[in-house]
Amino acid sequence: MFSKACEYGIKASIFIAINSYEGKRVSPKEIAKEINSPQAFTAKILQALVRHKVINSVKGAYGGFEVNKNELKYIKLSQIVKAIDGDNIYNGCGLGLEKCDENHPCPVHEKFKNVRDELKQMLENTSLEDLALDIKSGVSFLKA
Amino acid sequence: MFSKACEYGIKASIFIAINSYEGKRVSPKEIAKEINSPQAFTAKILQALVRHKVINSVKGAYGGFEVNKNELKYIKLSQIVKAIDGDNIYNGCGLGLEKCDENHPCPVHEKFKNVRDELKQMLENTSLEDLALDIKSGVSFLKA
DNA sequence: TATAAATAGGATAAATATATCCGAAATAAA
DNA sequence: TTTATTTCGGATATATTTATCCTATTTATA
Ligand code: FES
Ligand code: FES
Repeated sequence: MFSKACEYGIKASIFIAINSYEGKRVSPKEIAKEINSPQAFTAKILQALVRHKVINSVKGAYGGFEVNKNELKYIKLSQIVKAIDGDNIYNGCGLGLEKCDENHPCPVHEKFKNVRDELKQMLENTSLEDLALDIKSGVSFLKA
Repeated sequence: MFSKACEYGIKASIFIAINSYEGKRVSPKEIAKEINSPQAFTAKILQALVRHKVINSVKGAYGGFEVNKNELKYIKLSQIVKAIDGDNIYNGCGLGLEKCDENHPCPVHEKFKNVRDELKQMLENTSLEDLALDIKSGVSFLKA
């Protein structure tokens, strides 16, 4: 469904969000440990998220990754996925035709569209705040 | 969403189904042309589908790939996807945790489950016959 | 039985995704 | 201003997916 990079990106963003509630910045090392991911690879993904302005980074001593806690409720899962995996999953054809076209549909178009749109809605309606609060309250987990 | 191999496998199966209605067997060459895929790679995927008994092959002169036309309505998209991509998309965790566990859910579990289950329903309820008939009647298309 | 036609399957190549490493640049504090 | 700390970014390595090629095996028919 999502690439490894995207999975790491989502989990990393949630962990950053949790710490930003408390005004704490976190490093790739802490993040990788907490979400059980390869550190250097995770760092690369964080860079991409910074470039796409999903999260913010501060270089140098006492730096790290953070996110404005007032924006947490406006940062949606869809932004993270789009930044890392692109928008093929939202708009692309399920059977890989060059483009998904109502007027030239692939065999699964009508049925696939429903699933794809529900996924889209889900990602667009889920904020980093929603996810971070569930982790904080122990309802969900970032690693096994 | 699906691997390239899986996309080719689905489209190939549909084309085979259409021809099997008319008692015709088809070759990887014809299939690849019709679904716009690399021929040798497509042949490998067909082998896998034969091993998983989704389609049938006949070697030698006048041979080719076919599927029992009386079974077309019982062959579901889910069988093809499972044969090629495995069942991770049905049962796996959306964020890559080792397993999807109600009692130890990842942050997106509750919301992801709905989408995943709808996809599963869709694949299990769609038969090769449904898809083949739409192609035959010109409602949908196998390539751009 | 010999021949031609077709799938099966192993070996290999190319492309992409995943992962690691290291030096450069930026920044806070001593 | 120097030092320690931390992200940035390029180069490289590994694994997986996608794709190609060639030979073996099977089969219908002449
Ligand atoms: S054309 Fe394939 S999903 Fe729309
Ligand atoms: S635990 Fe992640 S989807 Fe169920």
